Amino acid sequence: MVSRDQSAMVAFVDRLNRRSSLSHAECGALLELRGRVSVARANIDIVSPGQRTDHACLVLDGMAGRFGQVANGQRQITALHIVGDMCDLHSIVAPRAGWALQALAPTSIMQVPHEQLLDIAQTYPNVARAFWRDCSVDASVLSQWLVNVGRLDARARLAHLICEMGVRMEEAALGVRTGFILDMSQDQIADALGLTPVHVNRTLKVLREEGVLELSRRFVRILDWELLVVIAEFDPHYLQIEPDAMRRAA
Amino acid sequence: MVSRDQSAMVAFVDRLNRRSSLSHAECGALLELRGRVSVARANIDIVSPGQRTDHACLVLDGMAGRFGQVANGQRQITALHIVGDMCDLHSIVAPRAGWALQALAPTSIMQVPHEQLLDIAQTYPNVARAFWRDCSVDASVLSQWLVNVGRLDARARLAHLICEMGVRMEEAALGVRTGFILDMSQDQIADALGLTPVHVNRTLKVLREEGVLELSRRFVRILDWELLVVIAEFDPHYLQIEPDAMRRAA
DNA sequence: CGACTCATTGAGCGAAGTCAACGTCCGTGG
DNA sequence: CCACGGACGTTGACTTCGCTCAATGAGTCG
Repeated sequence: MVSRDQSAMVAFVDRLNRRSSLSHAECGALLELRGRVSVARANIDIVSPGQRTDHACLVLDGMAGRFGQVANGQRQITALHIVGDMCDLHSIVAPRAGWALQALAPTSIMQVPHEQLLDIAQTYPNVARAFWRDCSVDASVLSQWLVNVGRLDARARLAHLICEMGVRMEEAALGVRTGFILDMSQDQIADALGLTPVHVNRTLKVLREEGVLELSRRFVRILDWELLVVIAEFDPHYLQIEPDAMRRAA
Repeated sequence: MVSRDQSAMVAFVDRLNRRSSLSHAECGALLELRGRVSVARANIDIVSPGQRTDHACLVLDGMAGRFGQVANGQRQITALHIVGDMCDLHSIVAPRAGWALQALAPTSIMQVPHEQLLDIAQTYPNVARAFWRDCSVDASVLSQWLVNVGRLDARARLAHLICEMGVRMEEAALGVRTGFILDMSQDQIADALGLTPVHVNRTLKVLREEGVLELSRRFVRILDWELLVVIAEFDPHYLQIEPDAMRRAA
């Protein structure tokens, strides 16, 4: 357990360090962060809308999503978080949650107190900058999703999501971009893409028949990455990953 | 000219101050910010995609939007900025622009050097926090747009945009929520909503025939605010405006 | 006046949604 | 160990919202 917690925290610090460069002392301080660990079953709120939080949520295991909801009950996922993501970093500056944070699969979360994060941010302004930068990456992803949902058809949108998650999984050392566990149901994928589950299913079938990818038992295997990138119009720039990783995605 | 520049800067500081509370000294320092003023005609890039900037853009006059683009040439607006908005605040931590920032109408911009902003942020950590918070509000708006584009139909989406801009215009003292200038063409509105211009036109007609609003010569007159809010499923919470303004929107 | 941009309207089409049935996997408890 | 139930995935038939293509109108500026 301890090692699992630790490895997620390492992934988080790596993630920050890949986009901002942190000193040894700064990394060390971040790695000292600790919080209460809680477990959520799939489709259970980790943070409820309107709730005021005093902690940020580090994903230790599983997967989480941010959900918007409309009057007729339909939902839209606005962010997906994998192991090593600090979902709620922005809650430091905006502690009242606007949306639900929910587990997509059985998920463990470490609740890192704002207090600890603020301490580090005050001691190391460079870390504060790294936090802000991390939030701006999330916003960049959000922009890309808006473009996709607004202007791409179902096939391209689905392909784009798979590309993004592949690159992110690889970045977080949770798999390779051509083979990784995407621990979401087709219903949840539909909520991320602004589609219906039925249409996601049909669209997956199309991609399968094109020989681009396979998705079964929540494992994605990409058979033709190059083609998938073309279908998705995927340009990993928006993920703001280090140059190395970006070159490999082209 | 000087007074116009000054009033936009005042609007920006007010905006920050409404969400974070700044001291007199902090406000004073912000009001000292100065930069080169440039003017852009409609549909001309203020910042081009991929460009590395050393300044943030304060809208002095007119209106600007952030544009994403897909392979077939379609565009998606991911953010709208009105007078007093610092469009590019996040460029302080992520100076490479991912998307185009374009004028929607004839627009004046003050290019505020990052250097000045960083100076203030270093001197006053509280201001750094306010900047970060302002970025998180932008992200919150982005989330709401994603939910709208993903899950609302054209009528609700259009109604929502009008509600949002009404409240923002009123907040920035550029009009009242039931009557304001929305300096965008129907083509641009379509790009903001993920629709086609033709469908925006038809949808406007529906709202006009329902007696909810009028939009002509870029002036919006809302005849039935309450109804518009219902149609849009508009809840201004996500704009994170001060309690006063929020109460009035309900 | 003419050229241009922007707004309006019609007719037909197509991508995605809706409704509904059925299949598959898996955990649970008799 | 098997029968049941529930969640998830698959497929078909039909509908609909928004798109495409195209023509025309209205306002504006040189």
